[in-house]
Amino acid sequence: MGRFYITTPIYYVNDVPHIGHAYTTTAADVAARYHRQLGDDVFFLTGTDEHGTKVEQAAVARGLTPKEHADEMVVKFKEVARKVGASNDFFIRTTDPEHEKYVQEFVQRCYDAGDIYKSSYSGLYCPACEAYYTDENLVDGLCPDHGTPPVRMEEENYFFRLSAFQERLSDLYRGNPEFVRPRHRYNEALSFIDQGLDDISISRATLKWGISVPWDPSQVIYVWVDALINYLSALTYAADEDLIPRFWPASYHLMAQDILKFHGIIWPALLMSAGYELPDHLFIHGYLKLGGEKMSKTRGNVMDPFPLIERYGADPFRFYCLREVSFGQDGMVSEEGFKARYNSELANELGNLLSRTASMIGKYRGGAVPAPPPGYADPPECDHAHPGSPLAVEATDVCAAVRTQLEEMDLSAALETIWVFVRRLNRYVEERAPWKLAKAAEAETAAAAAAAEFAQPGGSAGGRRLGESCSLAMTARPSMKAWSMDKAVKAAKAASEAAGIEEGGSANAALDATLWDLAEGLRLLSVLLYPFMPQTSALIRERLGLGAPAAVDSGLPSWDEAVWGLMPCGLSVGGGAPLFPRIEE
RNA sequence: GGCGGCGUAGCUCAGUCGGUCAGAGCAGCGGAAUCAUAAUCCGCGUGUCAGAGGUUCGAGUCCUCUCGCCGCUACCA
Repeated sequence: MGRFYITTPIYYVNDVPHIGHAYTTTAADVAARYHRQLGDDVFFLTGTDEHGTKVEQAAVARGLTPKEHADEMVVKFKEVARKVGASNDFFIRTTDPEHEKYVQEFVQRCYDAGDIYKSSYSGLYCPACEAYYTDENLVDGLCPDHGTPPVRMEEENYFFRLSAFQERLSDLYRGNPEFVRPRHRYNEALSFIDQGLDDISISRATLKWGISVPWDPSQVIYVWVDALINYLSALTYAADEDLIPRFWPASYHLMAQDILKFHGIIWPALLMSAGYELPDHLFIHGYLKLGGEKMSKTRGNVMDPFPLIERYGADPFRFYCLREVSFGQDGMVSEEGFKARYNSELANELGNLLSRTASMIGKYRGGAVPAPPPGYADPPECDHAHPGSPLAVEATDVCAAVRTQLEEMDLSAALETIWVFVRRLNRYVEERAPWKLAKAAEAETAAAAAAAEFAQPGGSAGGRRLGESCSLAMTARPSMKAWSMDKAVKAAKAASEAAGIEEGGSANAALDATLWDLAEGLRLLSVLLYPFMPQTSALIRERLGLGAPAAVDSGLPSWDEAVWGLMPCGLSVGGGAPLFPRIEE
């Protein structure tokens, strides 16, 4: 059993949540759910960053205290997590007293290690950026980002000796090419390190809204240092026990590119200074760009994800974000794109696959998953041709590929692999044409009945095969019963031929096998799809008779079930509302 | 300015070690089928793989340069 600790950044409460927050949280959730399926010990953390000048100002502007402001904003961010269906184990707020206490301890350790010193700094400061600028950086004397005049500031600050970690950071990167992924982000961070690192200011004297420096209460710890430490502090009070020994170091810190430097350089250095192990990986995902719309000029090309989630549910939203853009790269999203994918892939391909399968099992087999012929359901032993189901080898490959891709955090690639299988199943329906098999099976049963009636009037048909009925028919003497048997047999032969049943094969067996294949394919999809669309996974399983939707989180399908051949027969497959009703507009 | 990325079919994009790599999906057109949410399946692409040079028996795939976007970073005259 492995251990898996994944984090999102803590989101800054100076502004309302947007699609980017939802995206990061969703991606982290997929990884967390996958690892729970593996049976790993999982901890998934998200939360909010609530200190700093901007929050203070936003609060003042609204006539509230910073804490009152934060308390209100936090509700919205918690709502994002809830709406996208995040299964986070804890939600940290940097205003939690436990966090504040832990940050002070942490910073004290760095101070004791001699990595923090006091120095004065003078320069032009942009309050909006919370950053100093040199004259050259200013555009016409104004802040390049905000266009506002900077103010001359001089203050005594505490500095973190980042420069002292240059060598060790460089070694860290060169020794772990996978430390930051994808690779181009790794290159970015490394080249930044190689350019030389300056010490950084980690406190402010002018700011009041923050955690005070333990040995100097006149100063407050600068927002990013406070924020980064959340990944550790949360573990100390999220549960009754101290979870640090159990979950640290983090497996993945997930984030967008804007905060790479904080996580890729400052954070490892802080950890080194305080004597902690470093996280295994940082994963930098891309930006979701809203645009490409020609029609929404008036609305400013803004796509608000929340109405979409309200209307269609969390799963389609999760699916869309991770399917549409290659994970780790920027991509364009739009409401049009959402609807297009929803209709073609969720409604038409996946939803309809379930509908048609359930319907056919209902019509042809009374709603019970039929038993495949003996040996048919066996998982393939190796790459050789499998004597049983024609889908077995392919399905096995799909499971293996999805596993590898999820392991690598290639979330969009995993979805692509899954979708190849969804399409395969629809093609399979066409190839086998169960409706033809059903006709042949019916005729076969009738022929068997007629043969039985001929051989033993009043007796039972007893599952006689068409071949047996045929030979009986040929040796029969002309009689009324023989004539009717002959007719039934001829009809059965014709139907079998139309359905592509080979000589001597049984239409009933072929139909059973095909319907079982489809049920099994869907069962497998419920396992593979679970991390991405947990609700959908549960609904599919419910329709297949495998479990109730109430068990969506407690009864998650284990990855052990990602093996071909486990679909039990006899389960009752019900009708039901479409999984994804088409969006008609 | 330096470093990095991107530029492939109308649209969104895959293309791992240079040799069926010129692809997928969507949209469009034609056909088949009828189990299904009129869903599905099959067939149909003359794309200078941004441009120019080079290496090679052979290059979207490597090298150089140019153009256009983007990211990171730095900042002379």
